[in-house]
Amino acid sequence: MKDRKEYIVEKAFDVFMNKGYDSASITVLQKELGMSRGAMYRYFKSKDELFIAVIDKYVIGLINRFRPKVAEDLTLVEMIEYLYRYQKRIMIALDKQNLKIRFLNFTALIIQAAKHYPGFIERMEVVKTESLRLWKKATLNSLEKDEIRGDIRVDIIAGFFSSGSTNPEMVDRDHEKNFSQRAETWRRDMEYLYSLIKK
Amino acid sequence: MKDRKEYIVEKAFDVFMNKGYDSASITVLQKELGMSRGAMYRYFKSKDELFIAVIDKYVIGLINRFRPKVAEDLTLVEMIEYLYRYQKRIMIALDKQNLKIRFLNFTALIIQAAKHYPGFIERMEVVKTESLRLWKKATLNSLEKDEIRGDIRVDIIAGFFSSGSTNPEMVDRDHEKNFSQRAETWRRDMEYLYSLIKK
DNA sequence: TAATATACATACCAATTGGTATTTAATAGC
DNA sequence: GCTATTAAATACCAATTGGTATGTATATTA
Repeated sequence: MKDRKEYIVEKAFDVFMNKGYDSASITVLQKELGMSRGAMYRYFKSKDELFIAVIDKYVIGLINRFRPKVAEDLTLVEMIEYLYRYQKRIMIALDKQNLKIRFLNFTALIIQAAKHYPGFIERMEVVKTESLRLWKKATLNSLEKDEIRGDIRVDIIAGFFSSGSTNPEMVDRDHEKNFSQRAETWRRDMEYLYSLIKK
Repeated sequence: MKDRKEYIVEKAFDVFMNKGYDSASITVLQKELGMSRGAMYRYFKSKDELFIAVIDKYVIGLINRFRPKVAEDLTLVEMIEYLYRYQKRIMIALDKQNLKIRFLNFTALIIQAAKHYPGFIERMEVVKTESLRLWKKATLNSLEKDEIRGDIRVDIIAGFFSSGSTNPEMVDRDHEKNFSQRAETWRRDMEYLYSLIKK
């Protein structure tokens, strides 16, 4: 029962991802999952219920892992390293699952979630606010430890760091590259940004 | 004839924007535009043809205005000012039209365009590459004029500037603010980024 | 005024949508 | 083996989809 449900969610994610919510009709899902309409409806009593399960596992689950809970006392350098390790781990996992997530599709998924997942937007706002807060805290920590210049404008800098990890690329020119390489680029950019404000 | 067509495109943009491509069915469009099915099909022979007209005017049109054609010799400061003025003008226009574009919806529109507008993605890639190229050129120009530090890593810096103007915010927490205020924030951020690499 | 072209409205179409009720197959407990 | 329960497949449903064919006013022209 549980395995079967897992299997459906896993496969459905692929379909929702590649075709989008609307094009992933029950019939399409049915064919793609290699099972009957009736079988699917045994485990999920509506399309939205399945979709929400997918979002829970692959979007909220993924995003939550980008949001470290115990990072209050990190400096910027530590924060970058910390998030890099998180990203890397997740992305390697995604590459292994061969999910071939393209950012555009992932963004599309989020937009559909905003529509079909009650309270999703609010949840994302929380994530974003929290991300910004953590970066702000890290900047202040670095400031306190005298690692960065004293004339830094904390809000703007924290915004740069935060948006680097929460905003998707509208058009993804690197979809050939595997996912885990993105983490490297992200770290390189963030470390460079840091070097600009370093003392 | 031309006016009527303009009217349809204008109104349809609103509907596509607020409801998304799929939810904006012919029936919905019909009601929202206050005209009959037959009338609409007189001017556009398919839903996609109408949608493409909308994208042409409001997405490609808008994006193209963000892409100055004769900006080869600008320095970073000039480039920021140049793009700021462009953005500002467009956004004031949008505010006047009361289009209330939220970035999430706009991104959704772009994703649908990727699906229903043949060659759209390629077009966006060109825009993005061109944007990056221009920022790179501007960085080099500033470097040549000895306005910024010599140890700058041009690619990364140009990437920062470019992504600031081409990437949308996934979740828009400022949808209360009117659109034209965004331009101010953008300029403030870009100018600050510049100040970090200034000599 | 009669004929013709344009602008719009209505009625309809097959195909597909998400969802349900019913039937059939497989598995368990006794 | 018999029965009960679960799993899965099938047949069907009303509603909606994009699209078309036909009808009907309103101008425009001869």
